Amino acid sequence: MPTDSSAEHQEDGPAALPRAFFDRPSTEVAPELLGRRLRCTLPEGTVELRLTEVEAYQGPDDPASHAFRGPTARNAVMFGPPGHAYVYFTYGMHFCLNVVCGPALHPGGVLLRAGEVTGGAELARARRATSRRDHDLAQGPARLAQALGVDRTQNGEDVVGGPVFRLLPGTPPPAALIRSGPRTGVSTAADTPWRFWIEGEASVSPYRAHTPRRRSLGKTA
DNA sequence: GGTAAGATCCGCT
DNA sequence: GCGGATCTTACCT
Repeated sequence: MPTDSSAEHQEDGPAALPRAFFDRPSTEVAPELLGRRLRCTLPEGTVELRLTEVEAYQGPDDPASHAFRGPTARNAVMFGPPGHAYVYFTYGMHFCLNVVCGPALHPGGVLLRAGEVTGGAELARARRATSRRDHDLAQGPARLAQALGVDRTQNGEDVVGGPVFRLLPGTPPPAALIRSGPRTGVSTAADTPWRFWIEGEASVSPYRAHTPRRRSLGKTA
């Protein structure tokens, strides 16, 4: 759950991004998150990564956004204050991590799709036992969440500078290296170029167009 | 109360 | 490159 205002002023560790950074439309925030570093501290240890790929979801105007149909128990965090984590469970086995953006009346979020692990690699490798190479550790939204150790428990946590997360300014990449294109795995509004990534980064996930899943024939035969 | 689809990943061919 | 795994959510009757 969101921490109270006493956490606004963090004395320990490097300075976090200002909260106002997230109080803007997700389409503006998303490309500016590239190159920033996200630190996640849990009882097992700390993992830090540099964001290389993100996607914007624009609240009520965006059919692909979980906020499109209004508030529900699942997406309630998206309608709360910006700068908090929206974690959802999908495909029966994966968690994905978003940062809530946008003015309260226009909720949105940025899905953190991929990153380069820059700290706590040992712990990240232990959590991601199936990774064969280090650039696989957080290559894809569910892998990123797994490398950080994120699950439903972190839903609603402060990402700006709470006890678990801290989003550090880092070093943004040159504008010439920032690319945008269609979002991955999204069935609606696939024509809007709201996926952003850093060109040439090994940790950027390969683009996959949305493929509708057929129901298993074995179960009904 | 039932069902269809999903902001995915992994292993096998 | 393709299909299976696995379960939650939201919409429909």
